[in-house]
Amino acid sequence: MKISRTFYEQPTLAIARELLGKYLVRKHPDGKTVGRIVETEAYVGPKDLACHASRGRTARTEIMFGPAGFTYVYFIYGVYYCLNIVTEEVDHASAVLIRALEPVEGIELMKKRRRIEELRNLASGPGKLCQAFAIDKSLNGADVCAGVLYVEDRGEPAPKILATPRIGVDYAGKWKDKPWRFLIRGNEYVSKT
DNA sequence: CAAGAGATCATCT
DNA sequence: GATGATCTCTTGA
Repeated sequence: MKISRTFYEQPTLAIARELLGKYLVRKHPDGKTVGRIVETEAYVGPKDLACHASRGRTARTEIMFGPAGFTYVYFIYGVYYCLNIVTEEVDHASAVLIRALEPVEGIELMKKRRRIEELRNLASGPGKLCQAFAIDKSLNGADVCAGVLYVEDRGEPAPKILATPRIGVDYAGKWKDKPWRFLIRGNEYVSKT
């Protein structure tokens, strides 16, 4: 069943953990794609220097200051998109970055979009999964409780979780070492180990 | 297999 | 004018 807004209003760290083992669903004219979420990162509020919202309320970060359950999609390095889901109450400006998926449905479509065959390389990273799921800026600010992109709970038991520091945030001072990256232990579709 | 560089642009200073 | 919540390709052992 589709996850509702109240789920996204919980504390960000809890959501980042609980999203593991859930399923990201993307409906598109070319077909449906589904991936099991195997890796996430938490960006916790305006004080977290790794969080884009820590540099204040701007046109780009505005969406994070709004209500939970909406997407924050941004363009990075002039090449890739990254998908986040906004969490917690208005003005707390937090989000969970979806970092890796295990391909489940629409695998041929993902291969075509990624121009690659290897399953392990289809969605094992934030930029890769956006390419495989055709996620770009047109989906920024979309409602994940009512739309073409949402998360499904298929009733699987909570997986074993491994927590590590976040990736690519060396600039974040004392915040860079927080163990706020979560992965399913032993899963082969995560971005790194 | 590991390390390094380049891609390429929206966003903020 | 600098830089980034990344990825792929090339080089060399």
